[in-house]
Amino acid sequence: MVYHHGVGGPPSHNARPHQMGHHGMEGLDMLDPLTSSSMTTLAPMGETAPPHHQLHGYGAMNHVMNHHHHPGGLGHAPPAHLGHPAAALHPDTDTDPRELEAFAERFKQRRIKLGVTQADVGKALANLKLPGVGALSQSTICRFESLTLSHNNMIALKPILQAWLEEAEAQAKNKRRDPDAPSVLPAGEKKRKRTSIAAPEKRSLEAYFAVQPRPSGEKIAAIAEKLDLKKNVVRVWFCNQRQKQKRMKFAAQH
DNA sequence: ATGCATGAGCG
DNA sequence: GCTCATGCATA
Repeated sequence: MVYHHGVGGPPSHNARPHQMGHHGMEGLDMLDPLTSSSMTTLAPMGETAPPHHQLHGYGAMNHVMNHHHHPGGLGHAPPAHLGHPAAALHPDTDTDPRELEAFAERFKQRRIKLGVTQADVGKALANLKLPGVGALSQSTICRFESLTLSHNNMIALKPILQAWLEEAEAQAKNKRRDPDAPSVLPAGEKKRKRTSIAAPEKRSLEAYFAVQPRPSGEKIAAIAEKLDLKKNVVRVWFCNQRQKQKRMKFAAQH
């Protein structure tokens, strides 16, 4: 495992086309699913993805579309595409959820075999020098392995991690060892403190979410006040909750 | 492994 | 203000 410091790759990000927002109802007064109703613990998870999804990027390229895609995702832009309305073909070996799932598992297994940690992989990615690809965090590697990323995110990361794996295994054969081993922690910066939403409040939020996953700003404010939480905390909580529903694990893909 | 957060990009 | 990709902090 090659350590190295000074990482901190600030890759670029993405964007995505539209969003939909609407829903003609607004129960502004029924703001208490827990106490006034009889729902305490429901199980959300009901995706019906509207027409969206995104594409993009890590760095500078890499585009991934909804479904369909070509092999070899990164480092170049795949040529043309079809615009056929009737081109609903192939279980696409690259976007196929099962293919991704299989790869993720293989990846993890081989990674462990190499004696490399998730964090190591993340940093090592920067050494691959792939165009537009910098380091990634342990979190991301972990999520990739456990499929807790969006389908598109998985597709975009797969070629990158695959490249790393091949490289790592190739070097492992040559029994290479790096003579460098500096690792001085930057030290100094301030730590961010993480808000922790208490269980009762979390249960309330879940209940609200089950009723309205996309509350208006005003509604969020009302909920925030009722639960005695900052409005932004509540807003972010809803955003994260929605994002969770879109992870491969939850998305009804298998 | 996962909770809460940031920031880019877009309407 | 949202979605999405991603990460720090933490359990």
